[in-house]
Amino acid sequence: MTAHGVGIRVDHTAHIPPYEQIRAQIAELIAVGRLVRGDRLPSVRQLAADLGLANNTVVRAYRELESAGLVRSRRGSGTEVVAPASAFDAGARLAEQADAYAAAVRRLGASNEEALAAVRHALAVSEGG
Amino acid sequence: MTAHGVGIRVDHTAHIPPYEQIRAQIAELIAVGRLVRGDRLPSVRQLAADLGLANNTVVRAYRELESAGLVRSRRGSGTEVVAPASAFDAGARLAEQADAYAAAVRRLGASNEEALAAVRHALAVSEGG
Amino acid sequence: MTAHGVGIRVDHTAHIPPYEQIRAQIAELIAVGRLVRGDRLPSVRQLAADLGLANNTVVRAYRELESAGLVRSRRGSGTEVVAPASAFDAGARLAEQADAYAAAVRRLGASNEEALAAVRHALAVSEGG
Amino acid sequence: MTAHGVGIRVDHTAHIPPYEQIRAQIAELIAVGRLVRGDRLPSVRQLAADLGLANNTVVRAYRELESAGLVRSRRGSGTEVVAPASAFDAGARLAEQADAYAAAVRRLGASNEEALAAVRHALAVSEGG
DNA sequence: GTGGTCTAGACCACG
DNA sequence: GTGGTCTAGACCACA
Repeated sequence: MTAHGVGIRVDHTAHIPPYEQIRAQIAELIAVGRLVRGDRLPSVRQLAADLGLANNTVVRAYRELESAGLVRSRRGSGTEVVAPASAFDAGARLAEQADAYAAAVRRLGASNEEALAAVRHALAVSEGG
Repeated sequence: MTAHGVGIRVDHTAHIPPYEQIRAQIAELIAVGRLVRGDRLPSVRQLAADLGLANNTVVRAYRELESAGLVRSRRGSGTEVVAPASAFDAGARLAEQADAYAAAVRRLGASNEEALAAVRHALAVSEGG
Repeated sequence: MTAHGVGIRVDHTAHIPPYEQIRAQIAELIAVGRLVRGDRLPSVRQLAADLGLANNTVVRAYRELESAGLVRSRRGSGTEVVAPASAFDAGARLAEQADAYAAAVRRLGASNEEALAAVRHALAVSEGG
Repeated sequence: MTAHGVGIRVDHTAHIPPYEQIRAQIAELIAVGRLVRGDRLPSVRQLAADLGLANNTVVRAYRELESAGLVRSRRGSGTEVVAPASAFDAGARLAEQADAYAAAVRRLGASNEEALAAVRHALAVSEGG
């Protein structure tokens, strides 16, 4: 499997730089096991073209993934995943997201019931996506 | 009530610019009703000092809030909230957060049950905070 | 005659500081002869109250008029006009305004005919004011 | 056509802040159709250097034009006009200037005849410029 | 004391 | 090269 087609997106309205959005999404794909050791990432040019970005932007994302030890770029053969998914704890990552949501709930002053209802609804909707 | 002490924070590791973090947090405090019409924001210099930022950074955050019609700054007499909390739809904001959480759940490949359990736990923990 | 009631205004949306707006308007009233040698300006407190400004703002306007030799403040007796209208050349001031208008016409790319028609209309309308 | 060389000026004696002078002049150039959709503004650094200002001052002018929907800035590729001239009503703008002139005429106590003669003269002189 | 603007220069993200 | 943000400190206008 390659990362091509796994749905990497960049949001130009966010204040987070595109290179970082790419990096984080690929890191997560690896964390979750959707990209495993040996999988090849899309080529820099390919991904840049798909996202409407300059090559350098993708190059930088890949470079940071490499220096984090998640992927390895070899000349002539592209970039491939070297870290096992087990390097991450998916449960911990889910807990992280849940914590962020709980914090938002508190800021907004919503009750636990409202918070859970909102999640149930969002999950139901996202099921189709 | 004044905004002094309501706990505005800036995260220097985030890729979001400080002025935008400040703007968003104050907007949310107003949205949620923790800051209401007539409340005064901390002075530019005060907040800048508290957050370890240059005055200009806070000035910019306040300016953007002003051009969004949320606050009003007057020379010599500070900056105060002019928008009622009702200018916002708290339900919509909660739904937004829930959607973001659901999206993360999907990326992480967790089940709905796991997702809800994680939220219940996070809410329980955050109750004390 | 006093300046009280001659219609001094400040525009808070303009980028020109209030003290300067006041100074310019009084200078013009003198230039045109609507305020003549011996006339008293409204008191600082009076004018400040009328305009919704701090006393200091009016004080500054008067100070600048004084250092321009147009008025004189004496303790106990307020501020009065000392310059004769003849210190100014009303014709030159009209020409200045006309030049400014002509420049705007050029910037806007309007024809001389359009420009004159617009002035005729504006003059007709202002006749009633 | 580019804005380079269209003659943006800042008047340091005016009480209007430079960023606002720049903003207003560019807005007017667009309004009048001298800058049209797709035209590129001079680069921030170029214009700042031409005008003897700090980069930030120009950045702010451009930012305000962008949030008004008149131009669009993109990292790496400059700032370009996105609003059509038709977004403005040139007639209204001429009328505005004429009104300002008429107001000055009234303040100066000049007659309509004098006022029109002054405009005719100013227009004749400005014809060459 | 308050907010507003500007400078000079730094570093970052992007093409 | 482009624009975007921040700093540190200055001066101004205003209450």
